[in-house]
Amino acid sequence: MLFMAESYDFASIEHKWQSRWERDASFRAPNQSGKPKYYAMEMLPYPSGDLHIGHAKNYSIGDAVARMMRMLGYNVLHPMGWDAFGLPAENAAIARGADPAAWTTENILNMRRQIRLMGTSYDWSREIATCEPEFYRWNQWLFLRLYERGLAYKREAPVNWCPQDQTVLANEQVQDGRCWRCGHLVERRNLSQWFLRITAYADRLLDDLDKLSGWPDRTRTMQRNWIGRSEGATFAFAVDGLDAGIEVFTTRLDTVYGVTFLAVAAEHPIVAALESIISAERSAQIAAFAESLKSKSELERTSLMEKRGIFTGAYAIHPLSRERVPIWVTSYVLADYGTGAVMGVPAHDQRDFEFARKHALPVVTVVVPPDEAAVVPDVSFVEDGRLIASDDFSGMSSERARAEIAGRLETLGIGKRSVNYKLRDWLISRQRYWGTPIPIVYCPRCGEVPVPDKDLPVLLPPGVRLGGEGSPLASVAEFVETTCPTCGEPARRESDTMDTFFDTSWYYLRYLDPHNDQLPWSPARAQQWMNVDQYIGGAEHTVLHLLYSRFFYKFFHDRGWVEGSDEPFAHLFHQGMVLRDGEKMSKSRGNVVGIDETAEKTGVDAMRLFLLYVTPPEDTSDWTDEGISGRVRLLHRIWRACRPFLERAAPARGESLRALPPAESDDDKVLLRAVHLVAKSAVEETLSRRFHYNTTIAKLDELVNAMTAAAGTRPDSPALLYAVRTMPLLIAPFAPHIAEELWEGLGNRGSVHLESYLEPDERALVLDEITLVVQVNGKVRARIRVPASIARERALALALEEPNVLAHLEGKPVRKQIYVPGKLVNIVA
RNA sequence: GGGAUGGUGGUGGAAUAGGCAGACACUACGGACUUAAAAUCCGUUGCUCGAAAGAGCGUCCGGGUUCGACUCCCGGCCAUCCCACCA
Repeated sequence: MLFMAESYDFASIEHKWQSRWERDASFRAPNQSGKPKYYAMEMLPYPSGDLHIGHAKNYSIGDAVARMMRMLGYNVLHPMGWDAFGLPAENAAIARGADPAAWTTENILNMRRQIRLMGTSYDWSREIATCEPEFYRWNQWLFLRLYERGLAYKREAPVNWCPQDQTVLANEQVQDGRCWRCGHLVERRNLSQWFLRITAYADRLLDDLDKLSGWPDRTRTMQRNWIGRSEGATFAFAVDGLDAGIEVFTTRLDTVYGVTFLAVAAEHPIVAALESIISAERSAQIAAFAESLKSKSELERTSLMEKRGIFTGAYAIHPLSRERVPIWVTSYVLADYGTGAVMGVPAHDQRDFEFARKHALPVVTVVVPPDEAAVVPDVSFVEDGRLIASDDFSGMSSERARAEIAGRLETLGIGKRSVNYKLRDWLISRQRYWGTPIPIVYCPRCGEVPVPDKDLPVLLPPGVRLGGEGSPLASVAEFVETTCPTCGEPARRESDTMDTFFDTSWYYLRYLDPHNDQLPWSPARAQQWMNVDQYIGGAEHTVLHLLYSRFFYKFFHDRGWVEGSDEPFAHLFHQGMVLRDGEKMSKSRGNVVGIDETAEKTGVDAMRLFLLYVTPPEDTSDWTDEGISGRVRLLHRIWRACRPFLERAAPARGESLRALPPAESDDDKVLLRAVHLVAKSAVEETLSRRFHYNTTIAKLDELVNAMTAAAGTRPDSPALLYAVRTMPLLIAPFAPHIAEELWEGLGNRGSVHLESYLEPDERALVLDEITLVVQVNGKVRARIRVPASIARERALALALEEPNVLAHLEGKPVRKQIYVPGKLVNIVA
């Protein structure tokens, strides 16, 4: 070594450049620019207290993409904000007797500090927090626009109720029958609640998934399944002795002659209607049965419980065969899917089969396999086949029979083809305080009255007592007691607040125009910046945020507030989780990796490199102390490989830093090629949107290995100095602080992040000489060094001179010769 | 029950229009430097045989296609995730 290299002091370097970027507002995205736009966004965090390493991974990927695209010549919009309303703030406030707003503000301050500590290139001038009136007034404004179009409505319905959190939940927020926040078993309750009519967009949300070629397939499949479109028919059975019918929905109309009972949900209206024709004793039994179901949680009632049921004593008339079939009240039919009643066909539906077995109901086979194979006992035959015992439909295929029978029912006027969705309307009412007040007033005279735009925002009152029964706002007289906007008489405000997923269904538009006090965003800004070119976040939001956002965006598009595509996120990327030594991080385990301690111990450049390097970004990463120390080592090696040479490497006045020097030796060629292999990989991984920077950083390791070797043997080689000069450009997107320090050390003024990336140069990448693999019968027997331009005949001739090749040919005649240019020769004997 | 994804050394991973399996890193071991340690630098590291040259085996298992298969096809096993009486 020529002289002692000063050691790489990451702490002061990182601090220095973070201050510089902040002072210069280096990453502000101008609305006016001659460059093409690129909107890169990571999912905004909930301000829970501390940034965790999962956030860090998300932002490391997003920041690498944003910095790469900036260096590739785009005007990059890269914003950050806070998903600041929600239950944890309220629960924390209850636990400490504090104010949710204060708790949230404190957390935002801390997490903003930590995000800045990561050195991410956000445009902080566009920062938003959803709990601020400047933001949530537009939630209310958008709610009113939805309301005007009949897309927001209130109705009484069976809903998911979490007894722990004392609030209702959307379908999407119930996981395995439990509350997604607290894990408590969810109950069913009949309550009057606000819904958004997302089902009006079900077909478009489904069909347009095909347009989203930039989304992962699994995400699209999950949304497809969640929307759950199924095509079939709805038709009615008459009730014997009563002037009423029971409608059923089925996708298997071909099995209709196999109906041996009707199964209805306990909440079905017909249950009450039947009281007039059945005995009081039975009515009481049915009521008791229904009551026993009501007290069960959804989970107990469905997955965990066997199929229970009770015979009503009443019969229905089969609309085609005219046979009488018993009507049963059951536990396994869902009240809010289809019609709340199903035709029981035990021979061809496994659930009906189990129920029929238990209650000794007949099983009538009407569809048989086409190959006449024996029907397996104890299992229903659920495939399509050929119909038997089905009047004049006998002999038809299932597919044809479905069409023919639907036609018959339509002719008879007792049924029609229909479509059902698993997707339900989105329940947005929350009986909690820390959210956007729903801007509705109830007037005794005028009824439900929307708050006029000029009265927005409806402010959340401060100092509300939390933790009692019912909705906290309901007990705040100054809030609830108001006057009717229409008639001026005393009236009551709605005391429910909105699901926070309302906020995040459109927040990406607010970044475009964060200070607009006339509109949530101006259409001109939307036209300029939308769509989001690259969205990066966790996969857990697939059927929540990502579905709701699509719904909102289609609504905005229909209203003409956004133009072009009616999908908000053109490309979506899900990063994988981060574990610690193979386990989930948690406070109780005491294995949480903190951002502050990591910044102090290893520096954030090392952390970023580690998170990008340890696995492909979509995979689960495992944080280990050994792993991170490997990346610390890399940064030290880069420092030592560059620092002593910076002065000599600095380009002379008027000389281009990027000019490729001539290679004086094979070692030089290796070095120049190593530089451009990094550049090539970085560019390709970015533009292909694979973001497998783990392979890019592996090539960086190789480059540094080559530089270290060269520094020992040829410290004055132009190739080495070129590698030193270009190093800051290469690493800028991945280790932005050390990149700036080296860039400055080369005598450059201005930020390396505003430079263009090193363009991969074919002249450096191309090889003069290659290693050709020689196989005999598909097995490698020799390797020969040959000119890259070698002709086929010459390559084959050289291969046949190799002693080991000749040995394995054993003098046998050559039957075939394969030549793959640049790769291999295979001699088949 | 339905759907999706995946299975490569001691470990994370690399390799895709079918063409050198194991890049790069971690761990481990050995060497140099040091009074010593740390750090650093150099080397070895899929398994078996061999002093070496080299040989055999090897990408979950069993078949198939091919001059050639981690990669494509058929059958099976295992793992993870999501959804789930959705009629």
